[in-house]
Formats: sequence, C-alpha cells, structure tokens
Amino acid sequence: MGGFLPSRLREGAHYTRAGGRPVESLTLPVAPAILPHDSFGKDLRLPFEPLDQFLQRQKKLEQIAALGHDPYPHKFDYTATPAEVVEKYGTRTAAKLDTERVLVRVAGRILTMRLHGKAGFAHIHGQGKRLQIYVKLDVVGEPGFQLFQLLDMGDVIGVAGHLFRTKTNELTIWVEQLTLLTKALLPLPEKWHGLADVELRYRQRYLDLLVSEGVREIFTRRAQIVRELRNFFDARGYIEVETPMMQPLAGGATARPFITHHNTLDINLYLRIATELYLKRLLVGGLDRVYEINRNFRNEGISTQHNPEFTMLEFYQAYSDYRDLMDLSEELLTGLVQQVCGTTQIHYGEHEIDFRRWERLSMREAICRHWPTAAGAAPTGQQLAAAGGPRAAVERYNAWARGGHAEPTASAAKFSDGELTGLLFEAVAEPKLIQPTLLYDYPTDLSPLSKCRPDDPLLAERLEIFIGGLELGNAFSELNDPAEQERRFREQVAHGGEEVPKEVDMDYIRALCHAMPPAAGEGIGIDRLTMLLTDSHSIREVILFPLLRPEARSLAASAGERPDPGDAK
RNA sequence: AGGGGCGUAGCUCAGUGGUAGAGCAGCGGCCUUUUAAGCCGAAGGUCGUGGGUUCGAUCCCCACCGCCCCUACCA
Repeated sequence: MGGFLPSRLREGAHYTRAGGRPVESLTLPVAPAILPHDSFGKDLRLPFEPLDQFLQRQKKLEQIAALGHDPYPHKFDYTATPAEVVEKYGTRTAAKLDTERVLVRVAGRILTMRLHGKAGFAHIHGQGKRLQIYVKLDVVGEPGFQLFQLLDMGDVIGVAGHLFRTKTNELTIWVEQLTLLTKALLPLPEKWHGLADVELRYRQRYLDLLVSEGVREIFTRRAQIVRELRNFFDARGYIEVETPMMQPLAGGATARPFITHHNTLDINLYLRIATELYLKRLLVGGLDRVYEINRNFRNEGISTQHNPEFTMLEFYQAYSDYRDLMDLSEELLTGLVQQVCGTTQIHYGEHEIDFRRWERLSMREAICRHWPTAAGAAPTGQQLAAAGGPRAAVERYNAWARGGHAEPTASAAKFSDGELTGLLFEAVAEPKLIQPTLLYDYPTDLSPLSKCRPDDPLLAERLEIFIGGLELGNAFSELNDPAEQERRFREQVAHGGEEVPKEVDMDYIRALCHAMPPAAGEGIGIDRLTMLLTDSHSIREVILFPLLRPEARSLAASAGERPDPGDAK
C-alpha cells in the first residue's frame, strides 16, 4: 500500500511501512480512533490530509453509529440507478408524477449539498448521471434528519421515496427514508473545476472519474471499442486466445523488453513486446483465424503517444495476404467508427476525418504525392525504385530543407536505399496522412517479418494504417519460409542491440518447419484507436492508470526516513 | 536523452525582496423548493526540497525532485 497518494497527503503518515516495523508517529491532534492501537501502542488510524476534515468525518461517522446506524451496511436493494431514473422519468411532467406517485429506491454518491435549516437538497451520482434528492425534517423525522445533517459530499447513500418536480421543474426524489451506505473520510475535489492538476488526475483516477467532465465517457467508449472489435472478429469465425505475457525470448517486434524473474524455475523471463510469434504458432496448430486483445510491454520512452504498457489487437488469418487485409481494415475501422461514434465523419483536433474516403498509397507514391513543391520537381516512382534513386531524392530534399524550410533527414552513407526511402517518407509524407490511409509496399529492409513482393524483392508486402497523423496499425503477408525466417533471425542477432533478441527463437523456427499456411496478420493499437475516437491527444487520457514515476522520495520522507544521500543523484 | 513551462491552504487559483490572499471544501450560527443556494463569524500555509545572494527570500541565483508540453526512439 501507499504508492498512490500525492506527497501532500502523506505528510504525517504513520502506518506500518513495507518492512513491517511501525513507523515513528508524528505529532497529531488527539481524536477518536476508529482503528485500535497496535501492540506497540502505536496509533493505527489513517491520518490523511486534509487532516482536520478527515478527523471531522471520522467523528461524524462515530456519531452516525451512535444514532444506531450501521456505519458499513452490506447492501442496498435499489429499484433503479440515478441514470436509469433520469432516463425513464426525465421528461415526465410534474402533474403526471404527482398522480402516479412513482416510488423508487436509489443509491449513489453525494456530489452537491444545499442545506436550508430544516430541509435540504443534494445531488446523488450514479452511472454517470446526477439526480436531485430533497430531504425534509417533517418527512424523514428527527432521526433521519440528524443523519442527513451528518452527511458530507462524497458520501455514498441510499434513499427511498417518490419522484416529484421542484418549483424550478427539476426531477427530484422526495426522500422518505435515508440510509448511509459508506462514509467518505476524505473530501471530493473542488466542485467547480474538479481536478485540474494532470498528475493528480492520473494518480487519483477514481476522483477524476467522479468529477471531471468527459473522463467517464472516454473509458466507456474505450470499452465499447473493444466490445465492437470482439464482435467483428467473433462474427467472422476468429477465435480469441491468450498467449504468454512472460516469454523466454521477447520476439515479434524490435523493442527493448522488460525483464522479470521466476523464482522456482530460477530463470529470467521477458514481458512480451508482441503477440506475433505465438499467434503464428497457432496458425500452425490449425487455428486459421485467431486474435488476441491484450497488453504489450516495451521498455522505451514515454510520450503523448507511448505508454510502456499498451493494448494491442493482433489478428491472423490463413490463406490470405496483405491485400485481403486492406479490404478488411477499411471495413473494420469504418464500421467501428459508425457504431461507436454514430457517424463516419469525426473530429480529431483541428481535423475533420472522413471514413467514407479511404486512400491507398504505396510508400513511393506517398513520397511523390506529398513532395514539397518548393523543393523542386517531385521524384517519380521509377526514380525511387532505381538503385541510388532514394539517396538522390534525399539529397535534393535536404538541400532544400537546409535552407531553413524543414528539418533535414538523416542521410548517413550506411543507409540503404530502402532505409532512405523510409526516412524520406517520414519527412515528407507521414505528417500529411490525416485522412484514413492505407500505406503499403514498404522497403524490405524495414520489414524483417514480412514476405517480399514476388515481382520485386526490394518491396515487402506490408501495410500500415495512418489516420489523423496517428500510426494505428501494421500488417503483413506473413513470412512462413522457415529457412528464410531463420536467416533473418540470425542476421538480427548478429546485428545486436538491446532491442533485438539475444538468441534465435528456434522453437518458433521448428513450428514453421511444421508448415504455417500462407497468412496475413495485422496489429492495431487500441490506445491510439481510442485516442482517435475520443478526440484525445495524449495516450494517458485513454489509459486509466498510466505509468507515473513513484513518489519514492516523499514516501521515505513521510515515513520518517531520510533518503540515502548516496541516492541523491 | 535535449529544449520549454509549471509546483503557493485539502481542491481551483491570485500575489509580493519586508513574515501570505480569494473562491470552493471544512467548522460555529441563521435559513422547510435550492441549483456554483445565500447571509454572519472563526479557523486553516516549513509558498515542492536543499543550498546560495541579501539586514531580510515564497519572490533573485544554483542544484535536486515531480508533473506537463515539444523534439528524438518506438506502436
């Protein structure tokens, strides 16, 4: 415990720390204890800040218990959630409600309170909607009203009563019976602005979900996206599987893995960087259509588009090539946008994106198409295909760029024509790919897991999906020649580097030797897809608990320890 | 990793080289149809941490910690 609170909340923390020894108690005002003292006489209350409000609410909870209420009841039978009540009765007239006298039992969290002496209003929140309640002394009686006066914003309560409309015509529950379900010992964030501190929003996402506009919708939409993806593949005869996240070799992509350790086996394992090689083993095993939606882990940088753990859909289908996936990708994404957003034209930042108009471009075509006119005549496809052609184009581009027009691209002599084509694409075309685009025919040098085009071994049958400037998906005609695969693996290992496996995955080669049918496979980044469909511009907005640096220093400080000066670099 | 920005009450934010301010939340009081309810009163702060300059630092300088943004690698 203890990794989740901002340092300010930990000031004065004196619960047991990880080592099990009780931590020195800091000076605290005397207050009623809910939890007992331990055998050392240390106070085991949980003194979080704001301390005065925490203690105040503990006191109220005791008073509520003294009134005969169970402070932590086990359940509450409700007839509808606040959202359901609003949905069902939101348009019913006051007169109709008066004659019908609709009885409801509703549970929710108090988000606002307005007390008026011997009566009061509150809003309770449930399933993303607010519903007003009205509590009156002469309706709930003296004991019920005492309880009401001991409630705070943030408390979870249950109410029973009938629906009516106030003078201002707001649908409201006329509360006849009030029950505390859980007392909040800490207050909610400020009610106008909610949580503005981005760090606090991520660290205390539960509060963010309660008080920040739209956050709940992002994650319900994310769930909907995943659900629709499953529906799509399930309806087409794909089997959903779960392959190992802990792997003896981290293959299937070029990325630095995380390392973990299994004690009993006494071996190091890698957290997977891709599902690819296991899913293709399943193709060998006769699962001709197979998909997996789950986490990959890459020990690399963090940015608005990268989180160390991220969610990927990967799917494979036998007896197909990447051209089949072009059609499938369009169908999948266009249908998904229609279902999730209710339209095929969406906004992403300043862009209007139209899923009715897909573009298909080869990488060379994309370069020709988006070549800056100011940099002279665009190279032709034949020029880019010719030996030395990409280098000539890069040199022309850089000559123009160095005039202060753009960032010149790398052009070291060791780069192959294929690599230079890739660099040129990234410099010239990639930022321009806003409308849904299928980019295909990558240089073979950039695509070690892909089959080559039969008519041109310099080109790989590879496809990427670009939308809104985001790289959303990546697909191949999968390499299934075990000898060629082993050759490429050995080349990789020889090349070395942290982002390359240390040895050849011979188990995978053996699987290929049992014959993997010709197949096409594709990966789609779920986080980025969610960004696109929720108009979010940081991956952290679509991940509930993005990775943040733990607050090790302040934790140690609040536990009464000085950080080791040797660590202070 | 490099560049830029931010860190002041529990939350949202002002502010100044001379010992700190508002709103919300909380506390006490009034208020039986409110809507950011209102009115009255009192309380709440090692101004991120550590150094330095200064008679004096929350403010200026340096280092560190954390977060955000941009760039680079990556999906």
